[in-house]
Amino acid sequence: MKKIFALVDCNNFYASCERVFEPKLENRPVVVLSNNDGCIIARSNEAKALGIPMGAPLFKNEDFLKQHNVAIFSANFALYGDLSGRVMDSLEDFTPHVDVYSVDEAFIDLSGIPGDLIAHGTVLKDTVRRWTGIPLSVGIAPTKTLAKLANRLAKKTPDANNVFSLLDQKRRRDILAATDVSKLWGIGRNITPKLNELGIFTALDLHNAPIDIIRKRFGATIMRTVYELRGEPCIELEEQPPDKKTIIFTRSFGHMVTSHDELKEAVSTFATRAAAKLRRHGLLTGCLWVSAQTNHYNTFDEQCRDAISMPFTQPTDHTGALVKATLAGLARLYRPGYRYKRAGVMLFDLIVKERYAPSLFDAPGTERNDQLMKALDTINHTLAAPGCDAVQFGGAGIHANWRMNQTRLSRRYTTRWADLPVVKA
DNA sequence: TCTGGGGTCCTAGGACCC
DNA sequence: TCTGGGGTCCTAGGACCC
Repeated sequence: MKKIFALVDCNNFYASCERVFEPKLENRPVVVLSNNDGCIIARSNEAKALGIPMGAPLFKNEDFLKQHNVAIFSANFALYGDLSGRVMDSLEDFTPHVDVYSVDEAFIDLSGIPGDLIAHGTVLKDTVRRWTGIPLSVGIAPTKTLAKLANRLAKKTPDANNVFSLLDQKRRRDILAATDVSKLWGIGRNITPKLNELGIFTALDLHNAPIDIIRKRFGATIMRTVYELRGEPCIELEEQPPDKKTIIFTRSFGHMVTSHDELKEAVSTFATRAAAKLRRHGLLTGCLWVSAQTNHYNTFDEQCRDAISMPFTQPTDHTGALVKATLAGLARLYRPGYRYKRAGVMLFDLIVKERYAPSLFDAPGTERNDQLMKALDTINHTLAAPGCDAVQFGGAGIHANWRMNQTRLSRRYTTRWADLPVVKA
C-alpha cells in the first residue's frame, strides 16, 4: 500500500495559545517573547504582516510595537505545553498513528484512508480548532519531507484554506520548480550555498541531482532528502518517542551576576529543575555538566565561557546529589571579577531508572531518597507559584537578582487552580 | 539597561586492537 | 628499500530542527 503522510502544524502556536483565553486578541497583532523577555519568538499573522522579524530583540522594537498596538507576552511554557498535549490527544481521534515531532507539530499516517484527503484534512483541522481553540494547517504528501513542504504551502497559499496536498505528481513538479531549495526541511543556511555552487537552486534541481554526488558531498542525510523529494519515503513515522539523551537547563539572567554566592543560587535552582525533569521522565543521570558565561553582546566586558563535567559514581535522580555536583563544578570554574550573564546545567549519560540494576557497591539509602524526592515533587507540583518552588533545597537561595525578567506573563489558565479563567454570565 | 532555549544526528579522525 | 589492513570505539565539531 502506498504511504501517505500528513504534517499537522499549529499556526503561530504560542501566539495562538495566548488568544485561546483572550478572544479579544483576535485580529489584533500578538507577539510572544523568549525567556527573559529578550527576543520575539512567535508572531500572529497580523504581527508578521507588520514586518516584525522572527528573533528580533524586544528593546529594539518596543516603540514600533506600541505604535501598532501589538499585544506582547512573556513566554508561558506551562500554558503552551498543556495546550500542545490537548492538540496531540485530539489528533489521536483521527488516526492511531501520531508522531509528535515538536511542541506544535505532528506527523500522522493517512495511508489507506478512503475518499478525498483534502476533505479529511479539513474536517480534522476544523474539529481540533473547535475542541482546543488552536488553528492548524495540514500538509499531505507521500513522504515526510514533501509533507513539510505541503504544510508550508497550506499556510502560504491564500485559497488553500490551510490544507494542501502534494499527492499529484504533475502538480508536485511545478511546485518543486517554484520552491527555493533553502525552504526544504533539512536544508539549512550552511548547506544552501554549497548546493548553489553545484547549480542547485530549486527543490526540483535537488530532486534531479545525481544521488552519488550528493551522497559524497553532503552525506546520508541530504541523500535521504533527495529520495524523499522523489516520493520515496526514507523517514518513517516514529510513534514511540525515542529515549531522551540529554536534559538541559540553561538561562540568561535578569541582571549581570558577579558574586559566587549568587551564581551558586542560580545553578542550584537550574540543577533542581533539571532533577525534577529527570524524575518526571523516569531517568537517572550518570554525568552532569555546569557552565557559566558572560554576555557576548557586550564587547566592552572581558569575556569568558567555561564549562566542566562532573561524573557520578552511581547514576542518580536525587536533587541533593545534583546540586552538590553542580556547586562543586561551579567552584572550579567560577572566576571573580567577571560579569556573568548566563549559566546552565546539562545532564547526560541518561538511563531508564526501571532498567537500572544497582551494583553491589552502590551506596545504601536509595529508597529513602526516592521517597523524599517523591514528596518534594508532589508538594511543588501542587503548591508552586510561577518560577518559584514551594519547597526547595537551601542552596537555591532567596536572592532574586539573577531571576528572569518576565513582566508580561499571562496566567496558567489550564494548569493552576488559581489561574482558572472566570466566566461571567 | 535590554539580544532565548532545548534538542538530535552525522561525520571525520584518532586511538587502539588483532 | 621495504613498514598491512580491517575493525571498533570515542570524541569533537558541524549541521540541522523547533
